[in-house]
Amino acid sequence: MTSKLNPKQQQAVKNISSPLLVLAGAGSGKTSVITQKIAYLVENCQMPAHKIMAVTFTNKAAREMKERVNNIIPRKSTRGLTISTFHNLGLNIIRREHRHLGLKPGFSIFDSQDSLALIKDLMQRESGDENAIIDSIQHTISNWKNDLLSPQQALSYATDDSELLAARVYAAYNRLLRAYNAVDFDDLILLPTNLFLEQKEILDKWQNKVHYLLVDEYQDTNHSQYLLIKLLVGVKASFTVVGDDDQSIYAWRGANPENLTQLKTDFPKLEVVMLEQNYRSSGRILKAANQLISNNPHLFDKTLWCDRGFGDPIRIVRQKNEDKEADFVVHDLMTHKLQKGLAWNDFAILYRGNFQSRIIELKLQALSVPYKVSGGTAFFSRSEIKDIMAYLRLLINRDDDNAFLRIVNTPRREIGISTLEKLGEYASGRQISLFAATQELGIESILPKRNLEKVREFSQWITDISQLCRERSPTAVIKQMIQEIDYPGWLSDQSNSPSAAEKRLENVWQLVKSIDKMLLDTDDLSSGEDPLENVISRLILRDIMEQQEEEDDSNRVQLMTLHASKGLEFPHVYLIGMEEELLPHRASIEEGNIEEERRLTYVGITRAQQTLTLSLSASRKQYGQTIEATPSRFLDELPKEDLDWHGMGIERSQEEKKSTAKAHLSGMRDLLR
DNA sequence: CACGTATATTTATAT
DNA sequence: AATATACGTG
Repeated sequence: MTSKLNPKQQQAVKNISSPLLVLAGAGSGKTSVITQKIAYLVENCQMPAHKIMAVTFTNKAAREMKERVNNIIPRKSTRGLTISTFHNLGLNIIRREHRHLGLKPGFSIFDSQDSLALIKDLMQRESGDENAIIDSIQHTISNWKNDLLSPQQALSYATDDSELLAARVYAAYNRLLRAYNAVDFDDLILLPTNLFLEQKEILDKWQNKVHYLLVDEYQDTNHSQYLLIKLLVGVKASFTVVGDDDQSIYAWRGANPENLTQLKTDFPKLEVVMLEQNYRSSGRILKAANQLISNNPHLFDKTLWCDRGFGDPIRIVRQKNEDKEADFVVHDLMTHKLQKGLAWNDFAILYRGNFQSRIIELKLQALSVPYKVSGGTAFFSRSEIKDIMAYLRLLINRDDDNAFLRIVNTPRREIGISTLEKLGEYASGRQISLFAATQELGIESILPKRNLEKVREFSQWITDISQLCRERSPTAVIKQMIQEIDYPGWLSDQSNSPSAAEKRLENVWQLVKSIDKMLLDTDDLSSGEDPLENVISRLILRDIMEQQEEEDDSNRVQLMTLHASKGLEFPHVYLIGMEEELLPHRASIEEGNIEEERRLTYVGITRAQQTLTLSLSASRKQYGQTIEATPSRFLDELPKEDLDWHGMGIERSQEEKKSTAKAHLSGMRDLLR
């Protein structure tokens, strides 16, 4: 079974006696090692699958891993096997232990948008408001949570006024979250970790559930995630973590690649296996990647090698502007596809920021090329999706004031601002949620009769619907609900054109379809919890939806950010926008964090199996203004002999043009002398 | 409440 | 530059 693996990989799979760190270079088969190891544990070591846990960072990675495990061993022997993301794992722990955390069942999960809205709300009471400050406060709070600092600790460690303000907001924010019976994304890790630290019996219980732990992309763990792992494995220390410091690209959200070296200190018996043979890319691509990354300092010294052919030169194409750049990429892609009889999904177009997809999408649409944009938050940020999600959130957690406010008057129920203000005043005075307030007798004296009726009507309706959900098929009830509020009618009122309304309604049905499918899938796992709650919370974590999309025709050109591309591979890769200020991104240049941008470029390059095309533009429109763009410094760090330049010249900025002209001139003078 | 005009905001990266 | 939001008027 493990015969397809090379000796190093086999060593990584078969070593189960000591804690293990696998340093896996790009394309060295790290997912194979994890999946084969799961199979090995089940089949050779007779370890029950429900005692094995594998943790990844993205839903996509978790899904792929499940699929690959099911391909090597029969489905029935993987029963109970846990393969999930960190956040999903945290969510499951919180769901099981919610009583110990002061949460009621059906608690809400606030995504970053919800959190930001909450902080904004708080700040308006505290002091003046500026958007940049609010953003930085949200970021600061998130960092504190990742470092497991309580509001009290943050307050005592605060050194300047802005930190002091952030710490005060942090305290209020946390209190409000609890009042809403809600947790944020960071809480999904922080709450279980703190719980394990504080309550020995609960930790014991969970440690018994995990006989072996595997962690993917270990270099991406932050402090709280590392601690969670450490707590889960306990003194048994039966674990394998797989990572690559060269692919650490999440420092900005607290990832700490030092956790790789920390492991040696915390687990003296740690064994280290290095995987250096690359099975993915051509020799040329690998050589370029190696040379680029050699400009970075390393925690560990790895040298990737491969025994594949050397392959085509790496093309670098520079166009006059971003429009021409997009034209080139799309046309070039089409030409290759047709000439070589390739499939659309043999191609990927990668970029630094989501906004860069737009122009490419336009060109692809013009030529009716099927494509798929992954990542981005487009779907969930659509107002119709947010509306329906708010309804669902309110159904499972009536104390979710954010959801309440979003939908109480959407569609119109003649519940206006003044009514809500009075209701809000009443609710906050009594420390209860808005929904709870609607059912109190006390509001009868403060609301005019007509308004009171409307509020009561809404409140009763929500109660009835959530009751119905328990009795009948939730999907049918959701459909009924959408009809009862005449959401289709509301959409056509709100939209500019009938076709736009239709499209938005279509999005709503897609959401319902996903929920339906998910409820069916969840049923046979029968976790004993409310399946609707389960599905809604997973939806908020952006799980589910993508799954649906994957299933329909996936033969499409893949568009995604460099971050989203990690862990994937494609025969032919286009990496666009290879310019200073874009890659490396301006913010990183200003922070002096070029190394992470270099790793990001490294990740992009190492996605390519056969051909790699780097493209750039000489000018770019920014906020309506056209500005000159300088080729990325990373292009200079690639082996010149393996590059093939096309398009416009490779002059640098104007200054450099001048300086080369000067050099030329002085050279001429020297000759004349 | 619909419509027009003024003003703000957009371009990190993700669970 | 283009799009979203806010505000005011009829």
